Amino acid sequence: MAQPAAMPVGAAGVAVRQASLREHNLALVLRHIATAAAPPSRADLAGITGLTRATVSALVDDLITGRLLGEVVRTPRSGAGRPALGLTLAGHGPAGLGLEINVDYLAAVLVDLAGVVRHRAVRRIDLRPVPPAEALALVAELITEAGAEADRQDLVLAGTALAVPGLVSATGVVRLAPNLGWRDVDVPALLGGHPALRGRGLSVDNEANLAALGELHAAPPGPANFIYISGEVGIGAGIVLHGTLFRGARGWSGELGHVPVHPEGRPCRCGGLGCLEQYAGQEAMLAGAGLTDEPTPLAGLIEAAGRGEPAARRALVEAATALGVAIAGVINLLDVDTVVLGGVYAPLAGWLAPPVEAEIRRRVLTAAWSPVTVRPALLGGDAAAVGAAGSVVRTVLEQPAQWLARPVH
Amino acid sequence: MAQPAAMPVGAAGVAVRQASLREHNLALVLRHIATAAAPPSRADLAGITGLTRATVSALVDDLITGRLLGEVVRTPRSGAGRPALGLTLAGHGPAGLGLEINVDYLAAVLVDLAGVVRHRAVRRIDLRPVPPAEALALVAELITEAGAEADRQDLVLAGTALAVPGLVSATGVVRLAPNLGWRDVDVPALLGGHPALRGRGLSVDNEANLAALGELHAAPPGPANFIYISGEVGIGAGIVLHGTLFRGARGWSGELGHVPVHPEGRPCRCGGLGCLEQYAGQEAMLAGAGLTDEPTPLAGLIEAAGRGEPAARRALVEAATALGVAIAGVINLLDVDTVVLGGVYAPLAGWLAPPVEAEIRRRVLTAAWSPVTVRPALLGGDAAAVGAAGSVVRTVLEQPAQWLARPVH
DNA sequence: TCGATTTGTTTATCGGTTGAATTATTTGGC
DNA sequence: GCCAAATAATTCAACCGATAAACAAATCGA
Repeated sequence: MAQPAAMPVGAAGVAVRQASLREHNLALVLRHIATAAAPPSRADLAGITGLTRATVSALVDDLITGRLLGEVVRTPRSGAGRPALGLTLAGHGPAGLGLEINVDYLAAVLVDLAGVVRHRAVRRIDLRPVPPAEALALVAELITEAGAEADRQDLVLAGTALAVPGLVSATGVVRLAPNLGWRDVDVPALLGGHPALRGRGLSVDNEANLAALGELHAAPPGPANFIYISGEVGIGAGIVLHGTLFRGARGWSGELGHVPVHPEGRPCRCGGLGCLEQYAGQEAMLAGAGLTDEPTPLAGLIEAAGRGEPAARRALVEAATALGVAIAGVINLLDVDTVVLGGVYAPLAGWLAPPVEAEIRRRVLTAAWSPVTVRPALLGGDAAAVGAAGSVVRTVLEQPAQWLARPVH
Repeated sequence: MAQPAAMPVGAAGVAVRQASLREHNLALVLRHIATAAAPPSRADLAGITGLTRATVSALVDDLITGRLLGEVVRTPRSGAGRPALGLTLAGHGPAGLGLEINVDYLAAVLVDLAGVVRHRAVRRIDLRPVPPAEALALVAELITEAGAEADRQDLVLAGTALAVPGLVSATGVVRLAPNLGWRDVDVPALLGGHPALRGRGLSVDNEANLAALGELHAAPPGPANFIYISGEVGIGAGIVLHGTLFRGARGWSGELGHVPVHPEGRPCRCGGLGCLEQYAGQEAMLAGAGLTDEPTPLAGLIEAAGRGEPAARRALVEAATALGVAIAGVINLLDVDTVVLGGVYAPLAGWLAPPVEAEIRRRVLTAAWSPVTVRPALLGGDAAAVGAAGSVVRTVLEQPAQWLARPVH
């Protein structure tokens, strides 16, 4: 279940018939409406896509009757002629439910087709001592609540995705979530039968991957190429290449935390030596700043850095330098043009970004003529939940024909 | 020109009309014939693709009249019924010309649709003291020769690709080829007008990228995910994900040689510190083994390692360990399942692979349940030239409609 | 109020695929 | 040696989606 929305319509290996043609063009029209700055008219779409106005009309009619689109009057009219009706994504149609389980909180968000967050719930709770089944029972409560909220707002639940800080197999089994203490937890089996899910299944994915998707949603449309770095207790990375999430050959990509930065350096929990996590992980930063005993150590670190505390500043530079070394390796290999600092790195980006950029300049061969941007994440703490919900919405937008033809319950 | 054959037919963003439908299905049928173990019949193809026999027949007819396919009788017949005619890629149709400029040789190969090398030429020459224009004049001779050979064998030149050990821009300009001493050489401008190219243009690409494509061709068909490591004077990498070459956001991917392995280690020509190239590059290996003064140092290294010379063995283990550290980082990030040792690493793979594998086992989180294979390259010295020719052939196979509709000279 | 203009729909046509019927070519049984 | 069964490939009417051009609808400006 960790592979939603990968193949475009008409992808290699599949025979194409007239029906596929329709599917593709439905998706094409819908995508243009979704990414347009202002609600386009049928005529606009015909101009942009190269399809005839007649064809666009037919496609739009299907999408309107399927409750994916709505019509609006465009108030400031320009020039003569019959006024155009603007087309927008329906605010009362399908919505995606995004869930997140993390070390110290649970989150649920409902996102509609337009990407608007229609419902948001967060439970702060330390989940480390909680066994998986109990944690999932708490998630089930969030699902029930979100399902009721969807009904109240006239939204139809199109699907659900769950973000977990760990390695997730293609079938949704959490193979390993070290910081939660989970191992081989079959989440879809335990939670997929929840009545509020309407039998639409539950996809489970890595937290960094889904946060990267959230970032992709939040960023202006275009062929994005970036690496989203999720600094939590561990360090994960979501890699977006050519506007799509890259999951690796077998779904295990993005383990940035265990990229070696000092091959003979500090031993890591994973059995390796000198993994990035040991130098730039949350614990390493706090230890370096001498803040391990604080009640809210992260807030303490931000405050200390703001005060100019030398130990804090030094710890951040050290962490950022290690991060920069690893990222330089990534860029030499993948040539992404943007590095997004997420998770705990986001509020620290002001101090982390300069040393990271310095390492990139030093170590990336092509940096001289292909600049790399380092910036904090656009979304906040529940980025992964928003990204999870967005991933559901994205499948609807990318495969509208499937949604229109869905079995109605 | 460094981006051939990226978009599948019906890719996102393009309106689809009936003609695109045909294009897609032509490619679909052709691909199945190309990857089949034995020549399939029209009926076989109908069964595999899901298209009707009528449709397949129509498509095949187009491909046969366009000289892309041929019919053969399948000798061992099974059971009753009208015997099926096998379909194979034409051996007299389009062919790709692959060229390679490297530090100490030039190479040219002609590859037909079936992937058979129909012509091969190599000139051993030290190109370091030769200015770019003269080197390209030598290449022009190879092109003339190959063009004549194509005519003699009733092959139609479909296109030409050139492999260069350096960074190539999207327009084919060699931005930097340190070991050749080239900088900003506009190869298509200097060579693209050659009459034997038949006005079909010349694409230029990095040597490691094209060698990886060659490896992809040589390997059994399937969704390949590997990193091809090209150890020459520098260290390049061609990354194949889901069966397609990944070139990075802007075409500068694969600079494995400058991934940091010892952040505060030896200074590198690139200005960085502790780049892989300084530990696992050809020069580092030879220096470590004390063989820099030999006339044929590489052969000397292989021989010394075979003899069990301690210095040579030690140098290889050191190089392989550094390589393994960098590769472990790559796998943690990209989760490729195979590492192909190419270039000078290929003949040394017997000694290099075990330490590389050891580092992977130590440092890759998922290695325990997702094994990684390390193996020598299947192709020999002219892998990049074969891959270059193959990349041309691949564009024809992936976009047969374009080939059929080509302007005939 | 009327012409100009632009939007959106209608209608005949075209192109490509489908499915059933037809033709073609072999094997195997009698 | 002939005929039925079996399998391959082609033919042809029908269908479906896109197209192009004509047409209807709605507004602006003179």
